[in-house]
Amino acid sequence: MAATIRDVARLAGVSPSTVSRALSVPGMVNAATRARVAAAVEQLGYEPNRAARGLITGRTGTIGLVVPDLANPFFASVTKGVQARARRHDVAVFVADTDEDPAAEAGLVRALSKQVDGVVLCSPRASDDELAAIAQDTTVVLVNRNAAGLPGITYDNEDGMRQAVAHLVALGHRRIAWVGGPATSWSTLHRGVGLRNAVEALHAELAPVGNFAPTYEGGMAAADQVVATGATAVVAYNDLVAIGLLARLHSRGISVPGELSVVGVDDIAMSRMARPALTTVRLPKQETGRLAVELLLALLDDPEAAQIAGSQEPLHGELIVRESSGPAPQK
Amino acid sequence: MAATIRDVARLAGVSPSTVSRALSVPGMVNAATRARVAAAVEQLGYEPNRAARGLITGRTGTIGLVVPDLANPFFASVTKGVQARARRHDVAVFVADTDEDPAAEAGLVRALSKQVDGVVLCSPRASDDELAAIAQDTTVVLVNRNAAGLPGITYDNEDGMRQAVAHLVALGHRRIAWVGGPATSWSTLHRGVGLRNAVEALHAELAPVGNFAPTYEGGMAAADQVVATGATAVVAYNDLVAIGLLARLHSRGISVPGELSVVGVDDIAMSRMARPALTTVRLPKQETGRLAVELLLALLDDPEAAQIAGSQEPLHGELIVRESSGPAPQK
DNA sequence: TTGAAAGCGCTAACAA
DNA sequence: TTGTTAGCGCTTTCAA
Repeated sequence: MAATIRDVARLAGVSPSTVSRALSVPGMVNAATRARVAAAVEQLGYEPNRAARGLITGRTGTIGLVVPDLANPFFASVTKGVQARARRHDVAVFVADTDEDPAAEAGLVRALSKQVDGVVLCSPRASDDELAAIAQDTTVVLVNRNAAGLPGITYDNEDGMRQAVAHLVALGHRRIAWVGGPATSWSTLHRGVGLRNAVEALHAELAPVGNFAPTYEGGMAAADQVVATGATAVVAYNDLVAIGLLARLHSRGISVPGELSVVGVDDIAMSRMARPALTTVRLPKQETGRLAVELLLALLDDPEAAQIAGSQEPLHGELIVRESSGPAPQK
Repeated sequence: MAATIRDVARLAGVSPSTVSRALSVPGMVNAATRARVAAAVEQLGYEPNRAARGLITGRTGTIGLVVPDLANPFFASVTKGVQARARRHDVAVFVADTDEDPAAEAGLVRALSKQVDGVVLCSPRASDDELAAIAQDTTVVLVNRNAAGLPGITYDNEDGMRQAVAHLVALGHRRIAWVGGPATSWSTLHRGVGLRNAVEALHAELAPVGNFAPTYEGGMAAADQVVATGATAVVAYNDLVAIGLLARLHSRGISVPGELSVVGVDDIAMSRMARPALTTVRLPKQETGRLAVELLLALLDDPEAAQIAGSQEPLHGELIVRESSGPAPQK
């Protein structure tokens, strides 16, 4: 059986309250006593029971992380970041995968909310109302979107798209296709806006081909429509979609970047390994997770900080140029 | 503030213990009372406080999952499986990523073990002794290896390798290279043995090229040595390595499968997307996670079941033939 | 600076 | 079948 605070107290010759104080408010206890307690703790290998502590403090020392799909490399990276940073703060992470089912989300968060101090929520598709309802239950930090005044870590999608378009226009492309992700996705919306602004500013034109699943299959499905637009370059919702495009274009014998340049978003590991290697807007995925944790913990310590949280700067993407983009074909 | 068991008791006009019983041992309480309790629970949206319950039962309703790298698609899938099955049992999952650092593992598990009922441990490289030490602290289920009599979910690596070799030999290959993973990895060991047995049985020969990191980079690094063996086919430790091989072979202008056939292990999503698409031994990754959870929970319910657990059948892989393997070149 | 006492929310004897 | 009582391990008043 693990040692309890009473065992430590007995061994150190003090009361349990003193042990408790020595551990959590060291300043309030005499240095000599503190040393005796420390020795006893060491000797017994004592670790405070978190459940018992939580019962009294109301804090569990645990946060939740809800993602649509752990097998999606983007979310895997975010999870990695969350998990690493949480550990630094000695906070445990409950992970829940919604299997891309936004309906499951609310229930999941509700169940989770009883057991955690707060939740990092990656929920690209939930409506603002749903998110607001969830935020009633527990402290929430959104990732990859911002909604209804909830604190969140976001990307400057507009700037990322501007970089992509600037690159393509410099290569001589004038007509750029855009394969959007799910219609309800916050990123689809903002990337679309960013592209429209960028093409306008650079006197190019945009050819949106609609909304597709944010997957390899989505890219396969979109490819023929992209070709039909007559565009010489295409920006895909994310790398998975871009890699799907690459596959279908290859099987149709359309050369990339010879006839069509392809640009993705995310820079997942797979993108470097694609053939041709994918030009993409790299998003700081792990950093996103780390910041989300910092923000959440700050919020828990001081709910008033929500104001500051609201005004967080979005993270910037960085264009990574690889082989899938090249000069526009001469007509 | 959330409703407590006393609130429910008051509303239902019974004692807290009755509420407790109605919830956890319904059989022991009168149907009518049970209904009143249920109504009160419903009305107040009552959810038992798990920390308080855990304090008394000694069970936290939480399990830990330790993996080397969440960004590795193999472990991401296992995690997905663990997480899905745990939820079904209303058990929460703490996830910890060791960042491929076996040294960090023991400490991590120790820290975790105070907060969970048991741990699913993916630890390809830890020594048997380390694992045994960890198992002192808490109930452990190993994934992807078995060691020191600890219960674990394993693969029949020998059979997987037999399938791969049978396929290659049928295509006319006689000399098959083998790119091993980390030297201390359980899978490296068993896949190596399986390959040796299989080539012997089929009168082919094996050309091992040594141990490499289980990554894309590892594959890139191994490629030239593979070519130097003069083999017409190569089996890689896993798909990541195989994809690295593909990349380097491509840049050296060596045609796959024309001059060299490549086979991986795992069947991660990326493999289908590789070019040429990768022939591989598909491992049931999510199933692995699910079984690990079932086994762990069974063990927790009845530690004696460890006997049964020890005799678990290994999971079988299944050869998926894609474009990266073809007939051996004619000399 | 320290200790005694109370109690967080729940379950598990033990009685009734 | 139900209620009473005690207590899980900890923190936090309150007094000393």
